[in-house]
Amino acid sequence: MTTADRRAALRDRLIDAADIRISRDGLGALKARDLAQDAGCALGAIYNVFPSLTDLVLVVNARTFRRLGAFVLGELAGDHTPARQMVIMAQAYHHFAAANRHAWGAMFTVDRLPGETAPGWYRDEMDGLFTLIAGPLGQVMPTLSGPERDRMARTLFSAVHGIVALGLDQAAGGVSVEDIDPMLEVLLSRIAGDDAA
Amino acid sequence: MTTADRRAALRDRLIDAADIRISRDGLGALKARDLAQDAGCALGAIYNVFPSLTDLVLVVNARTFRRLGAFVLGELAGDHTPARQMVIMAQAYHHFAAANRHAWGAMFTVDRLPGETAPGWYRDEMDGLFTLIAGPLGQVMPTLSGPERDRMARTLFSAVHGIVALGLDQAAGGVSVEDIDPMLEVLLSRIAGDDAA
DNA sequence: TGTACATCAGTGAACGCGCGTTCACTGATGTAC
DNA sequence: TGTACATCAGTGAACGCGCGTTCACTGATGTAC
Repeated sequence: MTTADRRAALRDRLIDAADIRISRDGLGALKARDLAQDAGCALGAIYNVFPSLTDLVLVVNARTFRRLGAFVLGELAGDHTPARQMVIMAQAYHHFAAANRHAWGAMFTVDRLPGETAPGWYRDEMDGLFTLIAGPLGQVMPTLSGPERDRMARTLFSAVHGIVALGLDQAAGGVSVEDIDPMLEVLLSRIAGDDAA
Repeated sequence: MTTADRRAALRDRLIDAADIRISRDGLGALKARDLAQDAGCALGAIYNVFPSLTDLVLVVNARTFRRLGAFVLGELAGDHTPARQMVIMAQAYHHFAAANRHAWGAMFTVDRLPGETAPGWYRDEMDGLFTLIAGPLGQVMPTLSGPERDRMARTLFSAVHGIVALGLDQAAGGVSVEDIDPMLEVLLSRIAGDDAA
């Protein structure tokens, strides 16, 4: 096994270990020493592979984001009306967030320093999600112009995100988790104009 | 000036100082030493008045929440259709958040330890906001039962919150701040069924 | 294939720093008589 | 009103701790000849 291989293997083990710890205990509980122990390396070895813990976290977040995208896409399989597709996507987002509470939360807990901007992949993945929404949205609201449709996609994503975020936190007070799916259903059915609700 | 008066005065100065610093630099930038200097007291004096910095922050948050409520209520003044009222409330929420970015953000950055629940006033203020929404909502959707209407109010609040939060953060990528008001308008008009949009 | 040397992954003790909170001390305020 | 004592607000230096990151060192791996 060559040096580069070992290095790559360590990198993978570190990412896995960080992923597991973030998923289980949350981003705030991620410590360099635990990580080194989990990955079976010395504390300092982490810094041979990643410039800082933050960079490692970004890699984990990118992975979570891809998982999210794949999951939502998977749930969409099958034949559905556009309006139904939108409800499915929203609920898939919810279910993913609920099942991956901490990893999902970590994506929105980027501790950007004032000047810094989000990494490029973040932007790209987000655009991917928006495109996914724009599809059925365009069918439901055929009169929208391209930019209008994109803006609407963003609006809906933000709205769904808000409902899921405040719902999973008990911050909104008194919302029980079982309420979230119906809430999403009602909102999107009203918007998408599918009067099945 | 009696001892109790001095104590009360210091308490007020500390709250004011914390409010100013949080509003200007954000919750993360609030340091005990700065606070003592601003309030013109010794570092230790803070702990004669508040058990911990966290308790002080909660007081500031409560104040911010009341300000928010008063602002939204103020914007509602005048004669408007229920659907219009809902748009006004949402945009008022946005404008308050934009004008008080850090103080507003601090309310949602409660660093609750795992077991702890949000303080009582938080719940109460939230309920107040929901009630405010439930009014016009009941008129717009008269067929909703009481609990259904309350749930809908929560849903709409969460949705608006999400749009504002992701909009003010540049996280959602490419949303410009001027887009937020129209986004809210479109969403709520569609929901409230006021076909003015 | 063997030897000498260079590189760099690997190590973990130690550094550094930020910062909330405490604590022993002081002096002003308030009370008792 | 005056004196003696007690209380407790006020003080800020020092504590403590968590934790990311560095750094001087070692030894294995890879290269040159």
